Amino acid sequence: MADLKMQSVSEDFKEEELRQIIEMLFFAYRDFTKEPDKMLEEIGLGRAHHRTVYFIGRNPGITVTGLLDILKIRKQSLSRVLNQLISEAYVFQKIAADDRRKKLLFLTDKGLVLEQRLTANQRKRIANACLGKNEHAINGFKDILTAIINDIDQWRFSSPSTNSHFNDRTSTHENRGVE
Amino acid sequence: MADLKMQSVSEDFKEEELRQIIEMLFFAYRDFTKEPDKMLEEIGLGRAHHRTVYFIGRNPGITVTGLLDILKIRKQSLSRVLNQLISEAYVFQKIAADDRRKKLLFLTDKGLVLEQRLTANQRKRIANACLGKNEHAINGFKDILTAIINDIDQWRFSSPSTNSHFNDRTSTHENRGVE
DNA sequence: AAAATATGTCAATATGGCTGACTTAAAAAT
DNA sequence: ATTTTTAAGTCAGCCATATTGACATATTTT
Repeated sequence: MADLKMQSVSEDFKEEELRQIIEMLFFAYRDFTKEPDKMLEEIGLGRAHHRTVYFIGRNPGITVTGLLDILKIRKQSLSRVLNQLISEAYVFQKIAADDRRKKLLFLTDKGLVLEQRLTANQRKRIANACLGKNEHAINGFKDILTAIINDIDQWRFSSPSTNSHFNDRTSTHENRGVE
Repeated sequence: MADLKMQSVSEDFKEEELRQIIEMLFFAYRDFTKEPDKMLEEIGLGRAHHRTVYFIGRNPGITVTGLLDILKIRKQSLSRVLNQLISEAYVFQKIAADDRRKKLLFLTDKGLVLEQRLTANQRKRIANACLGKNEHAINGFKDILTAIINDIDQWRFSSPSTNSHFNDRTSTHENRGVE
């Protein structure tokens, strides 16, 4: 009990600095999601719909499994959200030509409009935060933020050309909910 | 509809780069909270308890109102969490000497142990992410992360000596849930 | 004495996760 | 050709965390 303060996990960084970063992450994420949440609420959707619409927009033709692998939630959780997005015509499905079990997901025009509205807000916030910062600072930001992510998902940012993994089951890892 | 892609909020940053950062924030925050969540689950607590314990540990003697101001949630939401933390002896209250309406919050030894366990995990993750990065990168990371936070809460990081605002009602703003 | 403040509580509602169990259809493996 | 695996979907229930509105109590301020 007495020596708890002295665990000093990684000797190179002071506890105070690390705690500041912990708090920054909390406040930043809270504020980052606040305005989109408000917009969504007005049309009867929630943050889960935002994430779904975002990643479908980002990866047109992604499969349900691919989406689950990004979001790291259960299909039952996604299902509620996805069904609502489909029934309200933000998203549509198309059976894959090569494998008729797969249903590829796409945004409708309505979905695109919503995605743009939401993402425009977050882009603006990030862009404003980066304003006046030099390349070193921005790269430092991106590097450290990426390094906070579990190894298993870092490939999404390391190689800008290798980003067609999302529906490649051989590259995904079946330990969702296990680890 | 056709010109949606060209809104280009802030001309200085490319949409692709901004989207990458949006995604990094999502993945980083998801993974940042995952392991503490797991630890908490084992003892019947949740992320809300973590936040509460964290900020009481960080600001010993903080009032309920001060905590609400940090967390930006309703007192009814905090109440459940706080009552559980008190009844399970992670937190105790002390009536303020100067104003007997105020109840100052402190961690018990048990609460301190929990807070240390949870925070050690997150500190380690941040420290590892910062390993090998130079001061410029780390400062860039902190600067931009701070700039993402709404102005109203940026004082928490700008002036390292001015941090006794948490129980000062004159510095808080009564627009929770309004804005 | 009245108003504002700090805290607490009851009740109802919404969201977004979770687990378990089970189905259907299609593809892959034996 | 049969079996197994994969992809997707569904039903039902549970839990955690947030919300709103309406009050209640004690204390301090005006």
